[in-house]
Amino acid sequence: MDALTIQEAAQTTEWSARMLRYIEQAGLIEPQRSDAGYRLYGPGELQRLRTLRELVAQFDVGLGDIGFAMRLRRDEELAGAVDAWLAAEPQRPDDVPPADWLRWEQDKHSKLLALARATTPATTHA
Amino acid sequence: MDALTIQEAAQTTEWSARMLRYIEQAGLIEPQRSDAGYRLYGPGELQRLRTLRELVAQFDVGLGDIGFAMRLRRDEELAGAVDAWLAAEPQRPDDVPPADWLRWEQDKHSKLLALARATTPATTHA
DNA sequence: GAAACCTTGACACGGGCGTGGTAAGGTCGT
DNA sequence: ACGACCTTACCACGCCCGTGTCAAGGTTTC
Repeated sequence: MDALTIQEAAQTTEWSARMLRYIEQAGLIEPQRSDAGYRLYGPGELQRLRTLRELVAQFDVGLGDIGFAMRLRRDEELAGAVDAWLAAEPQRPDDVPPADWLRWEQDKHSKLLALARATTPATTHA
Repeated sequence: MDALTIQEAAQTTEWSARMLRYIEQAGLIEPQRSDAGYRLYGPGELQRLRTLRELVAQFDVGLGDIGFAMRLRRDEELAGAVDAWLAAEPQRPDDVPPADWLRWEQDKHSKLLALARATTPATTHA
């Protein structure tokens, strides 16, 4: 059985044990618990932790941001509201026939979808 | 010409002038400027400001969160990365054949898309 | 040209984030 | 049964967020 305790997990993921607890509290990664309540990090969690590290470092985003993204993906109502707001008027408010941004938005989404479908390298684009 | 100065805009949107500047600084709403550099809020901005207020209040999100969402929609690389991370293992890491979450993800996205398409109600909802 | 408004820049403050540390108390291994 | 590890809870610290306020200086308006 390959489940590491918090300290071991900390070492192999480059996070501190403290941070691991914090990350859990932020709802980002919640490891299973042993009967006695010990956190048990499986290979999946470990990988995710490493990826998270990179994600956060590379794009300079906060854990809170990731948490928000998670919330966005869970709460569709929120996602819809935010999306609608963002889609509203990126440039000129008055010179965009209020029927166009919808198309534009869908466009965005399909792009994202395409990206997700090809979850391969991502990148290639900047 | 229906462009309000910051103070007027503040009154009709229920934000303080201070906040209007802050919101601009956060990149959320950047009004045009007069020759002398005065901020000029058009009807579009005003509406957006009101909507923003509701959005923030109703869902209890921070301006920073909205900013992040904006960033997500602009930076596809980031969006892809975050999305991939989030899609990874919401429940069990080990009992999900690493080919399923992709379908699940697309599902999520299409739902979102549908929601966006029907961008009707927006406000008044909860 | 004075009053009323605008601009940027700064100080301030309570609260949250990202961290570390430490204390009080269980659990595990030998 | 002792040490090494775990758990939660709390204090602390520096920094950013959301806000207000004030200062110093331009604009607009009358």
